[in-house]
Amino acid sequence: MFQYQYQVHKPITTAHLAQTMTLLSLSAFELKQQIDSELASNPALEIIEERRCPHCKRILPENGACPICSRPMNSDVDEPIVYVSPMDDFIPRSDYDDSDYSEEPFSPVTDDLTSYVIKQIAPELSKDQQLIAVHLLTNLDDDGFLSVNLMDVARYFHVPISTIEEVQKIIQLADPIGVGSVNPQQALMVQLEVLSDSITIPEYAYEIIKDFMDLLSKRQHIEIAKRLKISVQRVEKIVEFISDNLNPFPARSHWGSVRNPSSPDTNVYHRPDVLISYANNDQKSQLIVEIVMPYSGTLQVSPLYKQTIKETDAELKDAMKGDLEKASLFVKCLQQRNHTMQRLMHELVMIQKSYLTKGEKFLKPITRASLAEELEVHESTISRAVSGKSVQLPNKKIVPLAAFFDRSLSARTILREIVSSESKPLSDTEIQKKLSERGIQVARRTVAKYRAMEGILPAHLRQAP
DNA sequence: CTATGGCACGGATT
DNA sequence: AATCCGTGCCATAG
Repeated sequence: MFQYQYQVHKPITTAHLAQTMTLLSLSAFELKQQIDSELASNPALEIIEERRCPHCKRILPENGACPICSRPMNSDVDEPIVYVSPMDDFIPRSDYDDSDYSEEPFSPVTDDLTSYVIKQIAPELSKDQQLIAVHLLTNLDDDGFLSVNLMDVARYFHVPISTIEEVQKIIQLADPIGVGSVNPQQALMVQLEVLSDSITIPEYAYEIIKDFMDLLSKRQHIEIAKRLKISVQRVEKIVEFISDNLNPFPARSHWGSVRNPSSPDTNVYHRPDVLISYANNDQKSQLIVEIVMPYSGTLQVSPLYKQTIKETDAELKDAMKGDLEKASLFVKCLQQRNHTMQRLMHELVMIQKSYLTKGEKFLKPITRASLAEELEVHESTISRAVSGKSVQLPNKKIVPLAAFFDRSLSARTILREIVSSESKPLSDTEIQKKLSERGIQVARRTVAKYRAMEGILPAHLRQAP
């Protein structure tokens, strides 16, 4: 049994229910915005700091020891520890957020971008480096690229070019990622490197950008496929990944100007909403599940505010009481949300433990409805809780929470395995048979679909000479 | 005749 | 109510 950090409140009013539902569906970043606006508009709300564990900086329960560092070693390994983890260094996943630039995508980059970047990187630069950084950043063009030659800058400052490149490297890693590159190709490569820390990069993606940038920009996918000796579909898939996740013009919104600017990049998960890891980094240990909260400390109704109400005139009292009610409701709803998230993740981790520890092959195909029944909540509750959130797995991959409900991932993984291990090209029907031997029964037609999803060519085009 | 891809239907999800 | 995914049926390529 895991401890609840808060007392659980059953929803009593429709307002309570509605707000809980809304909060439940928010990602950590959206939740931060919501909390910020509540805090700003309601004086009865406040955040109190908590004691932190000296080792892991995690929040400590009242009069308690750190749930992780002082965890008894003999605890039940099957039972994951689920708890809410406040993150005070929370950075929104807005690396590619184009809202700042979308209004005038072709206007010159203002000083805002320059100072925006400098603010981010200044702390990690020496005095000399700061001068160079400012020089570089004031010479950015509309697209966020350097309009000066690195060699010239080096000469100007009387330093080796490697010094300039060092500073450039730091600038490129700032938000928007890739800013300060000399061309789209360099920007893409930087972004790809950064992204490779958090999500899996398709094979050949780097090569395509590095070696075939000219073909890529002309969309000569067939030519790329020929040169790399891989299928066109596979190239298309990689290109899709690139255009979904990378931005060749860091200071602009998207590819060219034709891309739909309102589509949120649902495929990019920079910051997870839930972290799953092994206790003490030991694979034999139990799993730790952290529900990320985008603020430090605990949100509560201000006791001072309560106190003040009693000493206030009758006229103001009503308005203040209203604030108090709203604040109390908000806190309760937030607790409800966290409680639901804890129960959800606890159950989910129990069910999908082998997926987390052994890999994608072991993802069990479960439905949201079955989990809803298990937890005795409405299925729409699960839907809301799952949508738009991402999870960092013990292997450091970041995947959408919806991946836990993917009905075909394990099948596709095994399919990939079958195809790569068998030397003679197997037809879809034969693959179907192999799959059912391994406990996965799907239609022949579906095998074809999975194959396409994985970018695997049809049997007769899969020769290995 | 066999292997695949296209289209559409039905159930699950949002 | 709108959308996505697995399947069945059928046309087409080889």
